[in-house]
Amino acid sequence: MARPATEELRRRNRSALLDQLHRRGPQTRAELTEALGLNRSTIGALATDLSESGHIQETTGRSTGAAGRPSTLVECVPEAETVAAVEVRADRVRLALVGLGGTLLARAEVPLEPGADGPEAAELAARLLADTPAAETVAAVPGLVDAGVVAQSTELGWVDRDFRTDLERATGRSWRVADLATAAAVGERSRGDAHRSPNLLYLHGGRGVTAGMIADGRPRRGSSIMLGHVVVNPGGQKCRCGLHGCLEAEMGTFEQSATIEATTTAAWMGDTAAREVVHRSGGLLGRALGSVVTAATPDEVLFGGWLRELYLSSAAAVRSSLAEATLPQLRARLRLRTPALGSEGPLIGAAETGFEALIGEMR
Amino acid sequence: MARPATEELRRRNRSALLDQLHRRGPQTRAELTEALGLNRSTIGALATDLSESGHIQETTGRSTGAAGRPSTLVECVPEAETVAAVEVRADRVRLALVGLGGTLLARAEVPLEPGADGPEAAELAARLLADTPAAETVAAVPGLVDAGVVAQSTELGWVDRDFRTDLERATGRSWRVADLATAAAVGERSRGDAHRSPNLLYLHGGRGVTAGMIADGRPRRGSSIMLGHVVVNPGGQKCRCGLHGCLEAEMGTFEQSATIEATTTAAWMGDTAAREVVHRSGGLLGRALGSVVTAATPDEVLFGGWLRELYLSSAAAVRSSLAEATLPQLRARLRLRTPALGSEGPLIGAAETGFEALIGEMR
DNA sequence: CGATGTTTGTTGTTGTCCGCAACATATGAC
DNA sequence: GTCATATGTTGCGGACAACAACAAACATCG
Repeated sequence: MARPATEELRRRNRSALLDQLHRRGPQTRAELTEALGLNRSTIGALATDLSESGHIQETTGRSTGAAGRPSTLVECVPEAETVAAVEVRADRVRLALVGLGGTLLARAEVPLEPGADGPEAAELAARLLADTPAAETVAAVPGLVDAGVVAQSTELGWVDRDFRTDLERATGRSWRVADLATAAAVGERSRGDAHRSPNLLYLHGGRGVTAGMIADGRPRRGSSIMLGHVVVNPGGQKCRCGLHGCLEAEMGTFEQSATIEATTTAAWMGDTAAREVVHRSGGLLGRALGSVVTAATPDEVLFGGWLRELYLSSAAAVRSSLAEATLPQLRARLRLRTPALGSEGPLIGAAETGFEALIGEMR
Repeated sequence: MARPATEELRRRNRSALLDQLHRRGPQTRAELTEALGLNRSTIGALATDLSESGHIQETTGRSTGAAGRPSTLVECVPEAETVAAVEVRADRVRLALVGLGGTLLARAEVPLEPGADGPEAAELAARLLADTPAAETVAAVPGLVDAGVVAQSTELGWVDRDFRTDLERATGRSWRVADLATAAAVGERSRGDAHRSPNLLYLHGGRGVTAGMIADGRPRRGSSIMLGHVVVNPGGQKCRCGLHGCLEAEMGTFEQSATIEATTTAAWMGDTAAREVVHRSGGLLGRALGSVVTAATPDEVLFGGWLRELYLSSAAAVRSSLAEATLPQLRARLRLRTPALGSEGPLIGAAETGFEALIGEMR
């Protein structure tokens, strides 16, 4: 340890203060004192530090109506630190530039031609990024991601693609690569309404079906859950992944329907065939989910992407087939819901992942 | 924070030092200085502290053959802190008293009558514990455990049993209740030869089949994996849990065979019927494992309990059915092995869980 | 066998940090 | 306008880890 350990302590506290502000939003010094368990004077010193470094801004004297001297309000300066999040999907690449405190500073989107490979996608990301001054850059990719390598992505058709290297070559800067579903789970937990669940499973329906898990309050690093390739019908339909009876293969009829919305809408309107397709797909989803719930024991399951539409149209089928595949004790505490952030979840979560690293590196 | 933060720092370092010694065994002061990244003088001060409190012992002057003054060897004093680990199984209750550094100080075992309930098992644990001076007491129970409550245990036949309360009533002291398979995973990682796997899945075959997971280097708190109740054959055999086609139900023929050893031995000897049973069971196990591997993405899988025998007799069947149920990218990095600690894993791991808490509380 | 070099433990000093208490400041209540 | 209350500010003290200088213990070499 090159630095004296006592300075390390200061850095930790400074980072904890910034983290608190970033995650919980503007707070008074009194609230910060309570939250961090430090002394008033210590909070004061830390605030002075962060104010001088431009990370926070203090607005004095907002009267609350209670007795006593009003406490100073402290808030993040969004521009002080920014993270660029990039979402790579089958048909588009999106970018969000997010400032400290979670403020959205800019967005951009370009179409991606189907079947694009890693370098092509990275090139688009580089174009979107241009010269935005982001301290961290994070990419969210649907599929099995491990240490920057996209081991398998049904949606993008990539196998063992070292996408981090592609990005770093295209942009000349350092990247983090996260699984889209895990990123979305992080987003829902940090900026959505899933604060309370320490064990959160986010299901993502895109061109493939994946899932991301937050276990014991922290995202599973390394790799995501290939929900689409859970075998729901041993010896069934041959899947493009090579296995037989995968969820994706068995749901094929649903996925191939003109559009998901059209099918679910038709089902709502009473179209018997559509209703049948939706019901069957919901049942298959429930079965696959059953295996994952048994293995990962979440408290809460969010249906993202087009799984949201499917779930809303076939909740009963999902629940009943889930009931046939998981123990009642596991189901008892399970909440099935739809995400609060909609299609913004992955970008928001990816940015949050960047901020976590950024603030963590300060200490 | 009642304590001054600077004393907190000292406590952290003291705890880190003790943790290092507990986990890595006796080390010289020079090695500790390197490992903890602190100054020689700081290590000296910490060692003095811990020596005076009786936690460590220093043996001076062991010559290593290298130049320079030989470094003082530091080692834990086993009796300084002890943890009692209790393993509750269908037919017995076992206890191990483990000292700091992992030294086994005492063992005991009593038979448990089949069908015993929580209070009865707790009473036996209390008798075994007697007046052993353990700072922490941890129970390992096969099944789905959450916050001291055994939500479901096929082996013990318990459902939503508040076993922690049973134990605390019987012994008048505080208990931790861990899932047996998770405890075993912890044991294999800390005292076995699975140091390198940050994502470890331990499969336990007892009267039921469960699994425990270490994800990103830390045990999944809360609950374990009910591997025996993964549905491997939708609409198949009715299981005692109420579901249909669970692994346990489908493997029934194997489990009910006079003894597992007899069947696997017969299979080795060439008994065609036995070979058939073993092969089929291995295939079912592989299929269930496939779902869990997809959802939990381990690097390493250990076959514990009688699954060890099954795996050793049917590795090909397990691997081939696993290959039909998981993506090649997931299988590529997967190592299938048998545990190094044998049937001691759960007790050792439970004790280790206690020590983790004990050392963690010091800071 | 003694001189030298090397590694490690020990001791006194220094810089930093946090908590505490006293004081200053800003508000509401009467 | 005065008092009570809550909060920011300042100076002081206690604690800690790093640092440097010194002492101790060993190997090597002539």
